[in-house]
Amino acid sequence: MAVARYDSSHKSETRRRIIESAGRRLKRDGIDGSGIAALMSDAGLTNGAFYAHFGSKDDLVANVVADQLEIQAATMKALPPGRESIEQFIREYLSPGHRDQPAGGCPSAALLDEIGRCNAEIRDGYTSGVQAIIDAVASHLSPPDPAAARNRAIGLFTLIVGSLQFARAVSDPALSDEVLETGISTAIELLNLDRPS
Amino acid sequence: MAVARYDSSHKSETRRRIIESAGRRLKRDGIDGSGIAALMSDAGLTNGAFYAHFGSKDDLVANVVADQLEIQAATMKALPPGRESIEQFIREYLSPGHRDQPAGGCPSAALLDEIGRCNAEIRDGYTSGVQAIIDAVASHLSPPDPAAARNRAIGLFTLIVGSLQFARAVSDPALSDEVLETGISTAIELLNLDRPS
DNA sequence: TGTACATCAGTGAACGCGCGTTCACTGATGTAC
DNA sequence: TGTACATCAGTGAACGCGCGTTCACTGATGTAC
Repeated sequence: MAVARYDSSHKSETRRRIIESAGRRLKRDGIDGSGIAALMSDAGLTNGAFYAHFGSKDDLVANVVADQLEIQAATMKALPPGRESIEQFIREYLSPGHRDQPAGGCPSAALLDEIGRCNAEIRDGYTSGVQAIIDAVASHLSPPDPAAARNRAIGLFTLIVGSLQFARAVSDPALSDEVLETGISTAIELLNLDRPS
Repeated sequence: MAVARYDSSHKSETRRRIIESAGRRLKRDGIDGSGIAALMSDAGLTNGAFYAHFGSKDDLVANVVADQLEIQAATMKALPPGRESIEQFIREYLSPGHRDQPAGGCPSAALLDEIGRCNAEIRDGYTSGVQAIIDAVASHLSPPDPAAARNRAIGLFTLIVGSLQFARAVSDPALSDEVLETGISTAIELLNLDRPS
């Protein structure tokens, strides 16, 4: 019978630390732009230790993507019920602070087109994670039927992700701010469409 | 006085060919995912000829991004006047055909988050190119005043770019189709908000 | 309580490879006469 | 019309470098007695 020489939680805590710091690095520099040595250095380790925790770089990316979306789904579920909290969330999502800090922000806004070019394992994790987010958003909305709430949640999600990416891509600060504000007002127009008359 | 030994248009035609084939490759494999050798091979050349046409990879990327957006702006300007042609454009933009052929499609949907991590030259080119697209879309819309038309154009742009990226990222075909359809119906809801009552 | 030991998380050098970039050379071209 | 030549777009090997990955090893740890 194998006896654990180190505290049994030691290795899993290290793994957790790698996944969390890699989340920040991947969102800041992109998937292709982040090397194993840099990812491990962020976690206070050297490159050689990587393969004791993950089978490959893609394996880490899949774990990071799933983890990031789980955090986001939990945040959405924890919002107070009702449409007002969704509106407040959107205002924070489309704030200059979020735009200027991709490392700590939304994984979809930082990585969506790169995820579209990734392998099936990564995209499967993304898909199930995002389903949970859509469900959580839909549960806060008040359209007549569940299908309409789901459609509204998808529409809001794509609108704010596209707006944040666009605001990050343009180099003119005034246009970037304008894009954020337009994203907020457009999202509110969509929310208002479902208001009970 | 230097005498041109080759047809004077020869080199500029080759440059054009590189920019066009690189547009396809970059949209399919991403910026970091496309190497010089592959980009030149696509144009029927070898890697060594690259630096006779461009100063660096970033220089090529800047030219490709600007070229791609000019094409898109010209397409938008060429649409028949009126809101119907915008609606038809959106249906084609959010079609399974466009989703499944990123190489021939929208540069923003393919590259937006990567462009956000690029240097100032590339992002400047993106910014001026996208301004022309927004102006062209706004000129087809019918809200009360120009500022409202511009906001609506920005909102529609971010919505459809986000929807297409999202449809490409998810691995479940049914969800992907649902995202495209929701994008279309949400865009139409936004267009309907501006209908003269 | 003190010491020898088995464990294994982590180290760091090395692997082959493809990257962006450079450069000496080649050979098809249009020109000169 | 035919031939020698100057031009220069393009070739392909090579550069240093960082990539993802492997592996012999180190040394801090908890255990056994």
